[in-house]
Amino acid sequence: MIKHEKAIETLRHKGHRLTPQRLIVLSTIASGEGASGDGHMGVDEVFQAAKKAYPYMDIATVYRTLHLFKDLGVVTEVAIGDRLHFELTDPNGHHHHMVCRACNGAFNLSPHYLAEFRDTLNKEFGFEPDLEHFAVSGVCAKCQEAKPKTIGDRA
Amino acid sequence: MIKHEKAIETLRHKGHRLTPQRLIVLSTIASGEGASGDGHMGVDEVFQAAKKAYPYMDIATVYRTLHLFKDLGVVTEVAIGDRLHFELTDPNGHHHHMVCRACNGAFNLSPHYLAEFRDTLNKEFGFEPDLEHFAVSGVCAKCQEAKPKTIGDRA
DNA sequence: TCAGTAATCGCAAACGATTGCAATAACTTT
DNA sequence: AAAGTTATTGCAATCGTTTGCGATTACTGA
Repeated sequence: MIKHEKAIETLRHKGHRLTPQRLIVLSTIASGEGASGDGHMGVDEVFQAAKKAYPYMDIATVYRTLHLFKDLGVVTEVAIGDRLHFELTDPNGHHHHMVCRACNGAFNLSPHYLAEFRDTLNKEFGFEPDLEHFAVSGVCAKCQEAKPKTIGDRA
Repeated sequence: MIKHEKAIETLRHKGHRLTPQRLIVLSTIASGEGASGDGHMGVDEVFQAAKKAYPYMDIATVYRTLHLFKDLGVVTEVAIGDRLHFELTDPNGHHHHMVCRACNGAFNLSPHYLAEFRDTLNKEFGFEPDLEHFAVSGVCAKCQEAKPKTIGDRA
């Protein structure tokens, strides 16, 4: 239960308090793969799981904790559809996501695919894009096969 | 007031009804530059302006109308920060947006800057990204000058 | 070890956005 | 022109998320 030493140390080092709620949210995210099996969990998934460990857990606390973890870089926020999901920040470096709007699957995308795009915006416009936690919506290969011609599902 | 013939024709052609509420929202978006002066308006801006023309206007109707227009391609949705904004779809072809998170300014971005990215995702992963209405957050050139070293504003 | 302090919590209210539903009104058909 | 049909509206309830606030509790320093 008391793992994630690094995350905990980060908390203390920045002057944040170590509360049971925070530890529970942390270990929930760390252990849970979520319904999607993609390593990220929806907020309500985190909430329900955390409430089992600590019945007084409040949804507002979950949100506040997740945002704190996100600001500390412990956790990464991914927008799946219009819902927020969270996963432990990848220690092997950031990755981005391709999110399929048909199956809601999330696929990792190496940062190098975006490096060129960032450079272009920088050079052409002097614009520095936020691409740390980039997620692009679309349709994955499998779902394109599944219904090759059916375009009109969002009519 | 009865302009935007094309949009109106699109509505009728697809079997949607021509209601005063829809006409008002349409002409509000068309005429209004919004507080930002960037050609796009926040939902509440649209609502407030429309309510002046038609006091019974309901916020739910505004949302439904905007979504309808969006699906019809009449209007383009842009996420400014975490709020939805809308603008008349650019007749000269789609463009994307760079949104500055410091000044909330929106800058147009030609689609060709994304063409390569789309091709890459297609070829490497078979992933077809939704890039029709792409908006990337970041910091514009002007705001980078304004505070060159002050990184720690999101601590 | 215990009191002082300030961060954090739980609760409830509020936010922007969406949805269910009965009443209304735009269109069709005659 | 009048009646029928059905999309659309206004309202209210609801959703996911955020925020204000008084009560609690983790930490500090004695």
